[in-house]
Amino acid sequence: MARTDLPDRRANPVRPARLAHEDARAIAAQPSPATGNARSAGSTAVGGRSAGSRRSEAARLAVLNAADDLLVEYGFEGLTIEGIAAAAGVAKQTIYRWWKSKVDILFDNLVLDAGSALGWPEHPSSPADVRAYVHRFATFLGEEPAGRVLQALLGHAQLDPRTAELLHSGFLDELRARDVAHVRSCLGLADDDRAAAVLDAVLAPLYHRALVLRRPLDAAFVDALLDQQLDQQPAR
Amino acid sequence: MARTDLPDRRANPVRPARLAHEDARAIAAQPSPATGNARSAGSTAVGGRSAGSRRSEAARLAVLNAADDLLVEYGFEGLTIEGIAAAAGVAKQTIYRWWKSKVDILFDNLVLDAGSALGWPEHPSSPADVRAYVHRFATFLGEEPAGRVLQALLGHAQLDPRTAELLHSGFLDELRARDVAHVRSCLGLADDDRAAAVLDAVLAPLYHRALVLRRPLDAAFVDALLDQQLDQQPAR
Amino acid sequence: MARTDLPDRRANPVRPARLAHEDARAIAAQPSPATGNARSAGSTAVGGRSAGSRRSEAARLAVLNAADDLLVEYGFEGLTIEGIAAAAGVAKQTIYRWWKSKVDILFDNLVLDAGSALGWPEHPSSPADVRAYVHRFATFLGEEPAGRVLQALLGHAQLDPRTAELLHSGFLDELRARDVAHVRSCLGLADDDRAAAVLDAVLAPLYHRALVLRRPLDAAFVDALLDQQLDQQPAR
Amino acid sequence: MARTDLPDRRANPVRPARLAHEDARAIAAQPSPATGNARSAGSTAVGGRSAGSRRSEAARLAVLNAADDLLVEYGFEGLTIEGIAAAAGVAKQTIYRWWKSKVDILFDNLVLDAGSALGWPEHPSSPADVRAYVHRFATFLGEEPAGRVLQALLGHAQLDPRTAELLHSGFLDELRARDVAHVRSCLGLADDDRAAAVLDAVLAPLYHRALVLRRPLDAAFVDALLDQQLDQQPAR
DNA sequence: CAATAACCGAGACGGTACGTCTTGTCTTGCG
DNA sequence: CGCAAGACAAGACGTACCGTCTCGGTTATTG
Repeated sequence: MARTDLPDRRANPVRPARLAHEDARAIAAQPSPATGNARSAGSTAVGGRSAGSRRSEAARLAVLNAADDLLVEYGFEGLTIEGIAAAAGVAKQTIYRWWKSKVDILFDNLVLDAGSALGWPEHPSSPADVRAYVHRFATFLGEEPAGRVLQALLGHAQLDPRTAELLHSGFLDELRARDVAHVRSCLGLADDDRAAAVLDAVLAPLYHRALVLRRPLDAAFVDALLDQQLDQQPAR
Repeated sequence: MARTDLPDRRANPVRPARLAHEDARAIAAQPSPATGNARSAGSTAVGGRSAGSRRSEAARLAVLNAADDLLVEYGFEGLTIEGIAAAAGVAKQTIYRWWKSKVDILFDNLVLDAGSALGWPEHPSSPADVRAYVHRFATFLGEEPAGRVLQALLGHAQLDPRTAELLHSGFLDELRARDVAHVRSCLGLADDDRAAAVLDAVLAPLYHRALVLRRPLDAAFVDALLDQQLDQQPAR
Repeated sequence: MARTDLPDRRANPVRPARLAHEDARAIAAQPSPATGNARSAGSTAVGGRSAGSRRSEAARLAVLNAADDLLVEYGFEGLTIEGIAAAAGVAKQTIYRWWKSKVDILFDNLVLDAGSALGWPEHPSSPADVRAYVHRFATFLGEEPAGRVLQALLGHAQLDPRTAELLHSGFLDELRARDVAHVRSCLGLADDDRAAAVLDAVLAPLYHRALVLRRPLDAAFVDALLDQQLDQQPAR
Repeated sequence: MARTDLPDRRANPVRPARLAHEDARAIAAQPSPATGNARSAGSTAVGGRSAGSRRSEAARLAVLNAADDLLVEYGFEGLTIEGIAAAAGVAKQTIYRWWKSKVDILFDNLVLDAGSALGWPEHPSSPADVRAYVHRFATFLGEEPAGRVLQALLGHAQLDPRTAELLHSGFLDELRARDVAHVRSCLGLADDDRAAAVLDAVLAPLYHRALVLRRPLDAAFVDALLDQQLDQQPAR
């Protein structure tokens, strides 16, 4: 069950490519304007960078990991740029060179992790694939560390319009579009609106339970939810 | 349509009392340990305050209003204690004397405003009362300034456990308990669990749409939601 | 041999007064616009400060002393505001509240120390008083720690016009005016121009030797200089 | 009136030679250890440098000029290596390769300019030559841009021992030795000590007036000074 | 009808983190 | 190899708020 579709929107464009066609499409589709990091995807392109001093991959990873660790340990408010720099063994300026804020760093982490945690099968086709995906989503949102990042960013998006914009146009919208398409094909629905309605009917209780009720998203709850919402779908 | 049940948990205990038994019960039930504001609830109690000057009502209101205004103008992150103090014409220490943090101030504002905005009729009895309440809730959450406060606090609760604790045990839990009871009686449901399920089925999409999708909670959406969720209830 | 005339231009106006008439005159004459510290000399004056929170004398002294120590230990370039704050056990903002720059701090130190080191007798009257003063000046400039401060500020005044302005209009001009007057009366000269010429003839070689030649200002050199410049004066 | 004696201690050894014997002697005498720039003294040697690219003369001049311009425009404190590099269109590393600090760059500028501005006639012989030189010196110190560089370096030498060392052993000592010799021969003095005394008697007031009093070194002042100090010399 | 005790404004204080700037070192690729 | 370009670790800059702490001045009982 490999991830599909959700592009990997890493900051550093000059890394060993994988599945070139995917990356190319994804980066071409949205050149990460939010972070502004992805500069000139093709390194061999004629109009590329002129010379010298590429971005340090080691520093980039150290920052992302340190931010993740510190978020878990001290929470969002206790997460500081200086703290990340110190924990990553990196100069503060190196962080500011590539990210605008701690939100930006967490966003990069989210994209990185969500890509692998929220994948669909290559060619999803049955309602069972939808059920599996929703279970994966519930686990991600409710239990995994990377889900905590999404939760924190969703929270912060309520407080800061720039975070909201970044999170939606850079992640949520795309995730939703992909999920809608898969749901539609798996359930054999007539149009995207119907698929979106089904998706919302399933995800809304999950988000509600996680963000508002603060109760665990256990498998039983998810199954009951799916039974209720999916089984009645064919009837429609 | 007057508000009922949701207690007014203002900071200042020395205001013209209303419906003493309600206040007493509410405050006794949870003496607002989070804010620690409600001091010496019974002003008529024998061994009450001894001497000296009382809390300045003018200062209290100036702070609450200033916080509201600044939240709207500069957002949660741009809201500072010093800014509130300056805007309210109040000394910083006066704020710290009565509130622990800006979250605390916003919480007081929320309680104040939600009390009047999210009321139920004195004796709700019909499904129409539920529909009306849900419409009121959607308007509150999606459009009113005070709803922005709830949204901000919900967001911040994702980032800070203390805020989450305050918001839930001081506001959301109680709100929910009250709403569940009313829904149960209005719809003639057998037990609270069923009522809670109906309430969640209605509120989850609202929260989801407001917090995650960031789309307007227009009346048509709410009506469609109510049609779908309420009409099938009697069938159960 | 007590100091006279050179006003004590300390930052803090609210200290135990000494020789009130002197302080009053001095502060009235030039309210230290350079540092902007001296605010409302008389604490009992009607238009004085309103209430609460006076400047901390302990912090002020700690900063001045720390700056002095660190200048000696690390030199002017190695002297940082952060270093001073750390060494003084004081918050950085406390320094910025009262001083504009490290130059400002050193200037306060200079005024403080020069006041006591470069005094004249109460009523100087003989050429011997001039000789003694010049010896004192040479010792101050060439050997004493406070003289190092003057030397550093003179050096920095070559690099920064604001330092030059502060040093001259806040210290050197006044020092010179006082010295000219004393020289004139001690040597019985006809006018200030002549006295200034004598003073310059004596001080120029001292400054030259200290700042340009970087050779010690030993007593023998000073005596030879005085013999040469003072003995021929009556002949004029 | 060509310059004599004061060696040209430029950074770049590969420039069109002039008066080869002089340069050779000067550079041999003190291989500029302070800057460490003078590499491979003999520029005319056939087998000098073997291979690889040579130092870029264009870059060297661009740096020196940019430093001069920026010093005039922004002052010493506003002069930064990065600023010089940007203004000169040169990489930062190119500067660090050849100079240790901005002081070093200014020093090279000083040597370059002072060489032409502070020259003596080929064979100075009369007191008039001394008078002319002192006038030239006063103009240089007080008015010319290059004099501002000397003034800045003298100022910085008060703050930084390394600058003091560089300025004295690399420039001032030599200048003084040359001037003493010329004064001695022009005035027919018996020994160098006497010549040095005369020179100091003339230069000290100039430095004092420029560095301490910050007053203009106008021709009238210099003439009066020379009248006073030189006319009495023959009497000795 | 003072005494007195808490509130209030004002704001200094020790701190922490911010985001910017410059330093001096380094690495990369062009010429 | 010099050079332009520029990333990097380091660390000081000056600012903004934090939460705590005096100050005097005011005010309202209460002894």
